[in-house]
Amino acid sequence: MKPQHDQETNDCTQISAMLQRVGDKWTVLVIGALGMGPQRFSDLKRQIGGISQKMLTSTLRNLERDGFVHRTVTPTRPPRVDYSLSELGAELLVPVQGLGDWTLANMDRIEAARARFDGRDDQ
Amino acid sequence: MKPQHDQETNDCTQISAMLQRVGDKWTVLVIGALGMGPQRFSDLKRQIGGISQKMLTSTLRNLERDGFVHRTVTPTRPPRVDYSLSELGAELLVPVQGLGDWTLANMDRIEAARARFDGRDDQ
DNA sequence: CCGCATCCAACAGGATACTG
DNA sequence: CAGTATCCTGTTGGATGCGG
Repeated sequence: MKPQHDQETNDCTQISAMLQRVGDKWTVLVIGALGMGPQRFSDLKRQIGGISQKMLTSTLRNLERDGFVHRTVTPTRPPRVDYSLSELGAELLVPVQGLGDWTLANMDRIEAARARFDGRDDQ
Repeated sequence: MKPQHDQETNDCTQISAMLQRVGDKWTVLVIGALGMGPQRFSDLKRQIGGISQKMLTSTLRNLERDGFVHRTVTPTRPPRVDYSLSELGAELLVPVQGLGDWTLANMDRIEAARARFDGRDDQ
């Protein structure tokens, strides 16, 4: 009984929520790194480069919570923890990659628009 | 000459940058609203609901700067300003919608994972 | 009506030190 | 090695008031 308009509005809210979810500073980089295969914590940290231990931990926790990443602990000394993309995480990579492809294909248009905007008025 | 690995890393950085660009609190909602047709400033504000004047202004400026949105001023009294999606903005909507569709289709799986994660240990 | 400037609370995220 | 805890900073974004 709800009009079409409300449905669209609601959809946009869900889209917005997911974009904010994967649009934080490190999430996509971690997913991308894991897309190349399972990795240990310190491998991820080294490979991504620039991420702090705190942010890597928290990003991985959030990904694990949403079911995008599996965490496997091997209780040796010292302990070993492996992270891998879940089935759901691998599927998420598809539309994310779609947005990424679009970005790469259109970056020049965006940068042209920015140059036009920035250089158009006041001196 | 760069190995494949570097290329992938670089791509992920670009993807990450765009996700952060459109992953802020209001951008997608504004784009979504304009996807239903051109709108005046106050119509957008009313339709989106909950957005402050400051954030609507700044979100629209950023969208205009990137070439996603056109701004048309009619210098009457009081002034009238219309915003509309550009060609580039309409094209951006496609991969964004792709991610949105995936989200809607898999939200139950994500929520199930969250419930599992949140309720698994120390009550 | 549209937008800017200012102030301010909340949060994201980096650096560092410490635990098992 | 992997993770936690603490501190400290910059940024985000809301509220309010003024101006064309």
